[in-house]
Amino acid sequence: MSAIKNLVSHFDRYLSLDDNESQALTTRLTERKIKRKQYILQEGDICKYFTYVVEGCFKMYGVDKSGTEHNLLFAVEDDWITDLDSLHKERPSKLFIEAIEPSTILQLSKGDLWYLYTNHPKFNRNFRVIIEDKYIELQNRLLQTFSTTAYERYESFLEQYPNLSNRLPNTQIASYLGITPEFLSKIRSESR
Amino acid sequence: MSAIKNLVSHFDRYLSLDDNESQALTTRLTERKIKRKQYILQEGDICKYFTYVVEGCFKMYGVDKSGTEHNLLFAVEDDWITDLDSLHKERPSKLFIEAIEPSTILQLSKGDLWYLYTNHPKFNRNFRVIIEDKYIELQNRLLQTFSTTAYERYESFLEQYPNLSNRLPNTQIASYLGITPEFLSKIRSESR
DNA sequence: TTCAACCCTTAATCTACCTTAAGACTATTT
DNA sequence: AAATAGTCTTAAGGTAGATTAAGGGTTGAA
Repeated sequence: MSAIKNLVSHFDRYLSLDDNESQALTTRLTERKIKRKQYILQEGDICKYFTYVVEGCFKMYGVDKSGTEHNLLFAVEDDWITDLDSLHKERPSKLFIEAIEPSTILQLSKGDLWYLYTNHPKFNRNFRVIIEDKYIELQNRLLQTFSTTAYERYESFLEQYPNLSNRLPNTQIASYLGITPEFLSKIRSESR
Repeated sequence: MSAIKNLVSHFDRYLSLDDNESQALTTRLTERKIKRKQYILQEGDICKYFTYVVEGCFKMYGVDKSGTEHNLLFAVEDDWITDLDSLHKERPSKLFIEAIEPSTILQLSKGDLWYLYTNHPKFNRNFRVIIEDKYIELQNRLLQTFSTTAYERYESFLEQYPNLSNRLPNTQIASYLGITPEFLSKIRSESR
């Protein structure tokens, strides 16, 4: 199955898996096809999976009191997505994870992940690095949110995700930038 | 040395260290005393250490174009602090880490950390969990920044860090909340 | 014990961004 | 093919929070 091959070679970026480790991994993965607008996590659920995106695109977002969505992050091909808080602490999630495009994913349950961590220590190392990279992304995003204007954040979004800006409706980008679609529209008209 | 004992028992929260592992850890730690306003990392430096705070308090912040500081996080007793981005990618840091109080720390160099990861796999696991917890904190903070008013963020800062609000000047809290000290002052006067 | 360096507060003015609303355009569903 | 739902834009009016400025309080170094 080529989807699974993608994931095994994904780990070549970190410490490559040997046959034994790939075997342990691949027998535990569940492949799923997800439709546009389908959720793989909803507010109130306890998150059960660490998800690898083979193809497609997801958004993870929270909804505030007044019903507005706030996109925390996107995940595209060859990326991981989960609500770590809910997965680890086994408490109801405050977030939604929703497909923006028809997608293919591979999922590891918490139990399987624990099995891999315990019996194949290399996964501890690889997932440590994966999560460190995610942490760095978030930290940069938080700093930017505090220290720049919406206009600058939009510019740097375009640089950082050149594909995404074509694939996403403007409303989703605005929600990621922490502004309204109307204001994004204004920014765009003034930048030309 | 009791400072080091603190750290060894710190790991009891995760997977406790055996004698062999504690030994490997403690021989690699460097203890340092840091004065108020002293930096352990400055913008442009390459971050060399993963730092455990035995006693005292640090802030990690970035400075924007106009010279304003933005506090990303604080670290108090029994907490870790480092710029993961700079430490891992070995590129110049965009951040400062500065002591707010006279402090005692224990530091692990990148090389020592790598030694521990490679030769004592339990450290991979323990630091994975430590970083996961930090990631969760950041994610919640980012969501809050997008979805609540400064007033609500101040209230929840008070709940989350009841000690810190006594130990920190108001200017530092404002910088953490992403507002000016003047506006924090207004919030405080209106909340009574 | 005085001077400098912070720190806190209040208040007036200003601005980045929000809210609401309305019209045109484009997908998706039936 | 029509209907429905989502999307983008523009524009008027509104608000959370910034900026500037000024006065008073506290700390700490010389």
